[in-house]
Amino acid sequence: MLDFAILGLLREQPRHGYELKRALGELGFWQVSFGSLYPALRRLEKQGSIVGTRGNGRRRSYRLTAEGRHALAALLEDAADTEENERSFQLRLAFLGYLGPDRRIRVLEGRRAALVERLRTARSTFLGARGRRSLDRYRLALMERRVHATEADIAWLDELIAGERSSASGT
Amino acid sequence: MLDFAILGLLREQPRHGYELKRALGELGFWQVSFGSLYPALRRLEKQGSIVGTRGNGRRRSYRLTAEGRHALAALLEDAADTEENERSFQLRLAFLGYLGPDRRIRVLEGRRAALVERLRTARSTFLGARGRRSLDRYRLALMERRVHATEADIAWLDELIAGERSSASGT
DNA sequence: CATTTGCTATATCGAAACGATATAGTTATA
DNA sequence: TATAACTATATCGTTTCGATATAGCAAATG
Repeated sequence: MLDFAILGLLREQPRHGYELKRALGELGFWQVSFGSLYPALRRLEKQGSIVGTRGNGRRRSYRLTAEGRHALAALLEDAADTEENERSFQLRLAFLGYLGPDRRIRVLEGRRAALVERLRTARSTFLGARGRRSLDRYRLALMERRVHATEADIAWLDELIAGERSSASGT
Repeated sequence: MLDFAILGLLREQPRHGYELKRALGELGFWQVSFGSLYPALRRLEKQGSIVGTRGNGRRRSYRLTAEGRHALAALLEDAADTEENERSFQLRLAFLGYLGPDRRIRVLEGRRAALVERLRTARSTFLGARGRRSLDRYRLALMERRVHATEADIAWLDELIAGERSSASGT
């Protein structure tokens, strides 16, 4: 998860820890803590995926190694968790450009299928037997929101998929 | 976080671990793992917030103690993390009925303010200097989605707040 | 000019949470 | 009666979190 994020961000350019934290924050879905980040950087360095070089100042600037590029490619390939987990999917989407055009649609459609399934179960607990009776006002509101948000996400994914198809036929 | 969820769910009725996991999943925003849940139950039991009794079968049914009710009340009071963290807020909302009517609006408005702020920063990175240039297609899509989702959430909160006000004046 | 304040940057600690896996009882199915 | 599927608890190693410490550097304040 975090490893994937770090490798993905370092693919574009070398960065130091603090900068990685900011970049992750700006991508919008994660305020990673230093207690996760710095150990992760050392972990990845020990694995040989990245190397950190200390310039004149205190800052250790990390860059991706050839080995790291391979590790990233491998992570990009298996989309296992992507479908269920919000953060995983968003992260994957942020790096979707690194994946082959053919693979991209599969990722998007896998996610779409997961959302459709979620919508189904959300609707059934929302409308279902226990639903309206056992849920209080606030939980009902939560369920309702969940249904609407999921619908919106599916529509959004449909746009992305359509765009993907048209750009695929365009080339 | 998890402690809060467990105490909140046990306030209604005694449940065993597996059932708690399912209930949390059905609330919709969290598939808690056993590796978190069972240690948490033992933790809370040691604290004296819950007691687990083993019936005839293997199942250990947990119920809230008087001490646990106090602990829950305390957690309900301070809404510290609620504003930033998605999951925290949703959890709090699920248990908002346990809070006094006056407090409820404050929770909702605190969240609303946090979302407005998020919207502001999201828009600025989205439209801003680096924005359209440095972001690729997929990251732009993510940002755009983020903006829309946040707007929808604010509108949703406004409804909740309005409902809260009218029910407050109603009584 | 000295000092204080705030931001950048790395690091570490203990606790919490995760994901995977093991085990075994219970119920349904063939 | 075997076996498959589900219920239920437990634990292990790893990852992540939140808090806190430390210190360099820049700007501002007096």
